[in-house]
Amino acid sequence: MRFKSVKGMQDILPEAEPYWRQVTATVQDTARRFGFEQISTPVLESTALFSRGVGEDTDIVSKEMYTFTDRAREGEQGESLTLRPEFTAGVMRAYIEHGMSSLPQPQKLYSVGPLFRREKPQKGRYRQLHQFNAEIIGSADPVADFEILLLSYSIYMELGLKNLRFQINSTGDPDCKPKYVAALKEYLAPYADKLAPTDRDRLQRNPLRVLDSKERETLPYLENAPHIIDYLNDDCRNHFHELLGYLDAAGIAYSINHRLVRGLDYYTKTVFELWGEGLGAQAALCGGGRYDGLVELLGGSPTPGVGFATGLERIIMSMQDAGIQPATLERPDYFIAYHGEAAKREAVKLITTLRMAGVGARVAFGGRSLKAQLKDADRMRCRYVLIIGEDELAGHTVALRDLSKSEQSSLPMDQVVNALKQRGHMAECEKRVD
RNA sequence: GUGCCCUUAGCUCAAUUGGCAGAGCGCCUGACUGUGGCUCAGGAGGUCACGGGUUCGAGACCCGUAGGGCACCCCA
Repeated sequence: MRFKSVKGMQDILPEAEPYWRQVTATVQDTARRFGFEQISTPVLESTALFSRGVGEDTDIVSKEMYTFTDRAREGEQGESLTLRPEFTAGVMRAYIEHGMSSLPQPQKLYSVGPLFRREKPQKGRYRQLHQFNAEIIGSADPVADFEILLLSYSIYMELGLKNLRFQINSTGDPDCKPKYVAALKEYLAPYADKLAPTDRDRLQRNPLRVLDSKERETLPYLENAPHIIDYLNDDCRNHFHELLGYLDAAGIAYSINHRLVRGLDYYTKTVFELWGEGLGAQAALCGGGRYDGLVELLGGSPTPGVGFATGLERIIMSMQDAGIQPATLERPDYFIAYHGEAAKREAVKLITTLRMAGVGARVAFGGRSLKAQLKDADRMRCRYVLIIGEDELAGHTVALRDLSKSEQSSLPMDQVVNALKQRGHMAECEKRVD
């Protein structure tokens, strides 16, 4: 039988590596410039962490988690574990567990790695996906929100992604949010029968989500729905306007989107998304917001926080769509070919010496003809071939062929290492079409 | 989870009304017994996604399953 990768999970092949290097390096370098430090939490957490932290009623928790029961010791119940579907809950758990609230506040932390959601796969949506995540924990200042927005913005600029626009809104806090929810419910009640079935359901369970609806039947009734920002209390309103002021001053384009509420339970005040082109229905490149109640909800002391996450696969697709070429990766410039058994032993000896000296090189495998070895060197885009045959063995030399110029010279064997060290021995491969 | 479309060599795709499974690219070898790219010749590579059905005969028609794509739901 032939094995296949698990549904919705894909291999990242060497040909895609330049994109991944570029994106992960850019994301991390930018975060470090902003003063963020990396935290890596386990892929597996207690199921309860997510059901509590993300919200029992969210789609992620209610139907998209990879959950299983761990092996139990005899007579005991195995623990329920879940492959993380998002970063924030795990990072907050670590923040609390390691007493990071007694470190200088706020803590600015970022993470990169795989996440798992059991959704129906399609373009830009995978069951194993990769995200970059950044959090500022321990500050309620709108400057923290601004830094998060600016970090995501800077990352896309750095990568060459343009024409992106923030969608931004405020969802209030536990004081003013309920008042808005009541007003929204009251407004929608007369139309309840005319809403799409899923929205009728939402109106009962989580009225805010109706705003997010794309259902054709529902849309007309959302036109004149009340806006949450008209219901914000002073604290939330000031926070929102201060943040917008920073964005204006920085010249970052945004649209206030009264219908943006986002799916996760823990958001308070700021919520935002950023949309890219060419991703079909999976347009969201990044999303995030403020979650002032989350640390407390997970058992820590009341601590404000704000963060965002961005999907690396979607970034890469946007880059490919925009025709952005990643930087090429280095590869060894030297290839050692040989002719004859004695020469093969000498070749292995030489490549060992070269590598010990830090010179990048590859050596031919198999008893192939010299012709085939040269062909390999060419296809592997090595520029130089060191050739050892009977003649060279006899004269204690090595032939050095420059494939780009079809020129060949001879070097004394004992000078090879020094000569190569001086020339530089790693090259960026030529542009490739992916 | 729901709906529609797709699946033939490593890749991109052909195969007429149901009648011998093919091409290009890539890979290997040789022409050139120690010298790459270009050219030419030859070769390897197939459970026609899987399972069942119809038929003298199925890659093609029918049913089911899996995987992929698109949309919905939701999100990165």
